[in-house]
Amino acid sequence: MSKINDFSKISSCLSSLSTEEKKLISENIIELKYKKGENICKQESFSSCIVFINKGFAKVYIEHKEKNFILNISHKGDFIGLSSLFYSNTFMYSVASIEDCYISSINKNIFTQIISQNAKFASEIMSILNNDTSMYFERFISLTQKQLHGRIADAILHLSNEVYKSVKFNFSLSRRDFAEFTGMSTESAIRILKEFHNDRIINLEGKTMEIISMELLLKLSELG
Amino acid sequence: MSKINDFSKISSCLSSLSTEEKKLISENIIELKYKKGENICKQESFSSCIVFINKGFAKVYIEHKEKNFILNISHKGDFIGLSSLFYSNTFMYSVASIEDCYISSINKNIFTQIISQNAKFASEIMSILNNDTSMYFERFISLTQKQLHGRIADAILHLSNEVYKSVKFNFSLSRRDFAEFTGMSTESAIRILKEFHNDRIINLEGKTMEIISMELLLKLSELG
DNA sequence: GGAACGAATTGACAAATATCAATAAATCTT
DNA sequence: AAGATTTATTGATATTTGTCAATTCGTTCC
Repeated sequence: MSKINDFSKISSCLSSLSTEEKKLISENIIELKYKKGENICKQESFSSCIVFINKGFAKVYIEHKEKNFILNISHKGDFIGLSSLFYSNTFMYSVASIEDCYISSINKNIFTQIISQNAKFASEIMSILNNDTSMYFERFISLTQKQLHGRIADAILHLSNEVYKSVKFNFSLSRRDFAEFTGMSTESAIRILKEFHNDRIINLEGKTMEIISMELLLKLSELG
Repeated sequence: MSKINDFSKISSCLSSLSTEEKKLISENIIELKYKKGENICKQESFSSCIVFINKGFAKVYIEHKEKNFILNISHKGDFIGLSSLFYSNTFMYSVASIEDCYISSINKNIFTQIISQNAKFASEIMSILNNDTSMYFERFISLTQKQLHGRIADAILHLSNEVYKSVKFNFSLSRRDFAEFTGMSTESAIRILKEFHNDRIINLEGKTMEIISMELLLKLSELG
């Protein structure tokens, strides 16, 4: 595919690379398209690349027996695979596109090499890692301290604020995905979504969700 | 307190520092003792230092309303506060000693500065961060996919394998702490611990725990 | 040494949540 | 467009787990 010259379009953190480092990356990057439903990364498989999402949405999830736990919905601007850096040569999670995805796949050795020689870049990657960690901590609180209604509220707020960045969005998660994102049974998730819809907190038609009352959602999240 | 010359005694990752960097650290490090029950870090407070545990055990927990969620039991060799690096100027969690603790407190600006100039060191810190992340992922699975028995089994295995590094150990967690570590009510934790004791899976007397049947614990963890 | 306090324990019960089964709706196949 | 297959929904029920209250145990404090 076309050579990449303007790295700032990919990620702001790549702007701290030197000209040589940018060249190195552009020589070791592949642009790919994944159709909806395709597997981008497989947990436990060798993590030979760092993936960067240019367009589309993908679910990042941990597989455990027949059930998954969805960690996050990644989208434009997100890296995948950073958590294996300097720690493991395998992916700690699976990633599957839930909409057609355009990604850049960067050779991990190259990525690692650049981090090892460019400390500014390293600190920016660290910032991303810690941003993820702070999100995980919010998930822990949601999962352990809140009941179903609070968790669903948290999930909707997260999707609206962090993923789709709008109060009305067309989400590509199935009801099952939605449940796996909140750590509850599919039936419970459906029931509570319906309840929220009936109570005019959200308007839900199929996979189009609109937040009607942000105040109530925030209150539900707060009350747990 | 005495000046520190042999950094490898503190943490192996400090061995990648240059002589100058070591000097810089030794000039900006303070050795402190915390008595059991004292607060080492307070969530939301300014994270002006990186803390390193030389001796003792401390609980790392997220505060939420009246309840806490214990992320981990930190001990000799663990850093505290790395998750705020390049991301936040406040602590993302609280830390309290559950046994007398001897710690080294390093000025965060100095720490940050060294990371920004020493990419090898940066990558070692990244390795620690990702190690933590992998632990968090295990917690997610335990919390969302397992019932109380599986979660208690996981907690015991974690304490034995990662924290006290022995099949028999004197843990300094209260029953409430234990419950907050597994995300359940204190009463449930007590009941299941007692059940494990009665079933000769563990031997529990007060705060001395001995694993009798590692096989059964692993099976309980596996079954969830 | 006993009073006072908090931690640990136990039992009974209520609340929250999952499971199962039965449809209904949507999507894919041919 | 009909049939087949998956996904979504609903209701009834069982299971899991938390809550509350009562009691015991252990420690601290005069």
